[in-house]
Amino acid sequence: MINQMIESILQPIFSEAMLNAGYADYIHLLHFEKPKISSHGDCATTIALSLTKSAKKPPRAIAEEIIQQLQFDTVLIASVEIAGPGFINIRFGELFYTKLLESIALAGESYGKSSVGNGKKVNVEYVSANPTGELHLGHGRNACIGDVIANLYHWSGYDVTREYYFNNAGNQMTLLGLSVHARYCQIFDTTYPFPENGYKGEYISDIAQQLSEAHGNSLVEPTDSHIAVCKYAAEKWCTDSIQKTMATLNIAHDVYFNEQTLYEDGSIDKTIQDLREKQLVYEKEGALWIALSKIQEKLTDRVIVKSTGEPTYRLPDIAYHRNKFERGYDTIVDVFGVDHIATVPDIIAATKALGYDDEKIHVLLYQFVTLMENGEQVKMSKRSGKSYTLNELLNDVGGDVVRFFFIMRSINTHLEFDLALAKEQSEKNPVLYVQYAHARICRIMETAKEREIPLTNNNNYSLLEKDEEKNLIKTLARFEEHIQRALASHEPYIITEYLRELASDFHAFYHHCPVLRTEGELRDVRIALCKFSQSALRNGLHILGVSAPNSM
RNA sequence: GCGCCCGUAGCUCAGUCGGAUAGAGCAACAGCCUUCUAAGCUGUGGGCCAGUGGUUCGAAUCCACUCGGGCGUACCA
Repeated sequence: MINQMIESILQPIFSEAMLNAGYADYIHLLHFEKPKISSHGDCATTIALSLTKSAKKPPRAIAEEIIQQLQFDTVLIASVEIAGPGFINIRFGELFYTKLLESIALAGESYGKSSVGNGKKVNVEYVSANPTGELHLGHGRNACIGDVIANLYHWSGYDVTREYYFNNAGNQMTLLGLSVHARYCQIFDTTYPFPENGYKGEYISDIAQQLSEAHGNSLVEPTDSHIAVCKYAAEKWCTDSIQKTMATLNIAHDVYFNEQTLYEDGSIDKTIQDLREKQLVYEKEGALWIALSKIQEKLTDRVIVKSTGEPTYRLPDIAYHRNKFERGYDTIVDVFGVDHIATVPDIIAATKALGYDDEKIHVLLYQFVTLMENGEQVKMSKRSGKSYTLNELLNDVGGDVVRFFFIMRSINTHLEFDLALAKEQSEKNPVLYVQYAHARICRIMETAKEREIPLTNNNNYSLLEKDEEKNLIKTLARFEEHIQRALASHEPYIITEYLRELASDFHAFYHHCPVLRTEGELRDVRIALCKFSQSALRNGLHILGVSAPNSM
């Protein structure tokens, strides 16, 4: 909102001045930014600083020349000053604020929504855990990042598919079945051996216990069919657990894509065949290799079909991405943990070699979550079994806190999860600060309704002249800009930071500017400002998947 | 060894396409409830931006090297 205003108001005025001052060739360098320190102004440009080299003049002199040519209406732009080494600081006039508020009013309850995506198809793949255990905290970060990214696309007018890729076949599942069977047998014979590298989590024993209750000791013979029963029970248990956790987080995928489909519909074979035609595969030591070094020098060749005849994970991954392309997505987003970093360039190179536009793929690699408890790092590993699960976390601190916490940081920094803090001081969590601002507004709106104060669209916005009001308006006007920035950089934390700032500006306004304790036009226009803030807070929280309570 | 990410206040983190006095939250300290919710507001203290050198009017930001932490470097996913 504010950007459009700056573009449509400031840009022409300054371009004109630059033209008249003899800097016509450099108009494309002109841009405006928000000064770090608010007392410097509402808006600033560094154009004079960036012209020093080409103009061979001191920056302040250039700024002077440009300012002398400026022609503007003081209702729109209150002041323009040179500061520091040559910054040009601009202060908005009352009409500028009025125009901002009018456009926010026009957007109404859907403030923040845009159609920049123009209905383009986007596929966001996230979570994608195989049913071999419960979701842990790493999956939690994945789930929350992915869901917010999908929401950001949705709010920007894209047609979004939320997808979950999983595999319930293969080595890991076999091992899962064997692990359950071993625990089952140990119920009857404590000396029964447990498979090396087997899944050691407590849930394995729970599943085994359930099996013993249903089947007695009839499954102790380690036959294929008995192990299959164990495997099936384990898969069912894990799938249910994952679904339950996702439901608690309020995440619903549109598509569950099973890796098996790629084998069944011939995609795997076709991928090998097509790579072969392009002479990108060769046999060596009984295995089938993909010649990645031929596609890109930096890459090293990898095995895609083992000498045992089984494919490695790379092959279905390539076929899967191909499948997404074939489904016609304009943008493909994958949310992976950093441990996948080695495979990403391989898959991108392979899909490119197969003739797809690799620019459409965006792989979001998030850094690991480290869980801290009493100042010590708790190691999380599914197979060792010592893990604090996402479900336990949800029970302990609730969905809103979990969602906010997992996206509070840039995806490429480690997320330190202080369990003690999350459990004991969840009231101090920033999510409550933001929610509280929303709840406060709701109370004002309710009271206004009870007192039968009519909401008008004809507000005299020029009455909003206190600093707290102006700050709130400026922050409010940057909502859309932050959504776009979060989307373009695929960084959900930008929204959490923005909402904190917005809530902070609202709390300050609330404290310094009485709303219902004022009379007449000023009261009405402040109610309007509350309403706009309510929409932005509610919509922002909605994008984060966090609830916006009416009272707290 | 090589590749990627990170190192900023006591703690957790922003800022990294070079720009003004390096910011926020938490923690600490001092104030503010006869008022639309004090889950709030206002103020104070706190920094050799890991280190060294370079590039220039100007570097937390760019380049080189060094030191610390994480991840990867599979015929595991």
